[in-house]
Amino acid sequence: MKEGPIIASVAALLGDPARANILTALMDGRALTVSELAEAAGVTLQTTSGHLSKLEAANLLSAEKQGRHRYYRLSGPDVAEVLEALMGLAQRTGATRVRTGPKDMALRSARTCYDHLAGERGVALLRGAQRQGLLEDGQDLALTDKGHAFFTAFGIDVAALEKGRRPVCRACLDWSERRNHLGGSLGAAVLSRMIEKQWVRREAGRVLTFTCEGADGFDATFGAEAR
Amino acid sequence: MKEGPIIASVAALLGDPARANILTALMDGRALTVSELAEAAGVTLQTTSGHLSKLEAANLLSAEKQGRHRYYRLSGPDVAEVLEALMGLAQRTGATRVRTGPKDMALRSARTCYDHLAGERGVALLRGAQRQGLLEDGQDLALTDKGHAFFTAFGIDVAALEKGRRPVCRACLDWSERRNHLGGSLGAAVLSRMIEKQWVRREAGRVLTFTCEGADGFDATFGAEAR
DNA sequence: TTCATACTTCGATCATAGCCGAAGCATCGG
DNA sequence: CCGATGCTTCGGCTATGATCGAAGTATGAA
Repeated sequence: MKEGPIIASVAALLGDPARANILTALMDGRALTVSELAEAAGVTLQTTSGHLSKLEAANLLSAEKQGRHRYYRLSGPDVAEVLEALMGLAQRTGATRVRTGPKDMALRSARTCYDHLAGERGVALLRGAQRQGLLEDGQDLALTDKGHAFFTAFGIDVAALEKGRRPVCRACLDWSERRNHLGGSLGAAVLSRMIEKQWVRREAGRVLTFTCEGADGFDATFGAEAR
Repeated sequence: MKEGPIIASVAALLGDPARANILTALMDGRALTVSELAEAAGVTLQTTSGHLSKLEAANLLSAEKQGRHRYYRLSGPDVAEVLEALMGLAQRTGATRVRTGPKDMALRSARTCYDHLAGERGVALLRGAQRQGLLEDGQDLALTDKGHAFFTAFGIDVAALEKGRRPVCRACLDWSERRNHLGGSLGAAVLSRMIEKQWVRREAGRVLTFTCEGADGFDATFGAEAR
């Protein structure tokens, strides 16, 4: 960020992939914690903290402390509008994602998002479940009777989940795929069941790797898609 | 530009000072040559050429060849709109210019803009002249009777300038100061007279350095401002 | 108090890309 | 044909800043 017209410094802030992820994650106006944003950005907590400081210093974000959490939100609707405008321009000009970081590739395939499955596998899971009529998405995502039976058979105590305060099904926007994946207590339960079944194991960071049997089982259960 | 949401790559393009200068220079919709844009951006021709290639590849600019010139223009009004939106946001959030490149410092102080004086000195020249009633700016910038006499006394054949096709006075937006400086044939004449008087000499590139006497003479003639 | 969580700061590493000098094309004028 | 002008390409230098590990600070819970 050297000398230049006033737009350069702002645009440079939006131009970093990690920061862009942070900002798009906040576009709905909600406030998120640093950890959540780190998750969304795909970088560590320290890095995220640094980015957030810059964005706050530039008045693009405003922060609010609550207990030991720090909530960040967009500093105003105009920020979201500019992001929208940029998205439109990017679309029209055919901007495409370029190059992939070495570490990101594993992350894109499968990773944890809080406590549930995200990445290509996460998106496939939700799509498969919807295609099989296990979930229906009206206003919110909801479990069908068929789905109730299905996940119970999968080894999940669905009835217990439904008693909890946490929503059972949540559609969660996947930052690498830009499509929804399955969150909520059901999403969390599915992931821990998959780990129990040794379909998948946690690696360093948030990376998840599927075993051979796991990949087969996953495809058989949630439908391998021809794509 | 690694992996990331689509806005990141576009924003990164806008985030470089040189490119931002190029884009803002094109915001009025006109088409400019590579050399003119290099001037506006404050970097060399080669560097500009590289930037323009990137901007064209990203479909933000479109190029047109005409003889040995290459004219670049914004690829559409939506680009200008996004730039406008960014300017608005930058304004609201109080973006301020940060840090200065090593070479840019000399450029900011005084440099040539085509054939006239630009940078801090250029802006000071125009302001001084206006304050002393040498120029008046209605619709266009115009020389007053007092100014006519003044610049003639300064050693410029003002009458000859007025016969030429080129406008005598032109307000030219200074990219580093973002205020107007004096262009036109009068601006060119003032600079060459100042070189004749050995107030200033050309360095490599577009840098101009004032001699000690030159700086004193300049301040005495056009008014050292307390700032 | 002690431990755990949430976050920040520091320090070092490393890749990116902006920049320029030099040399190479292309076009125009003579 | 030559030289001049406008622009592009190449290669190397350098600075910036994104990133992460490790250590430090706040807050809450036990």
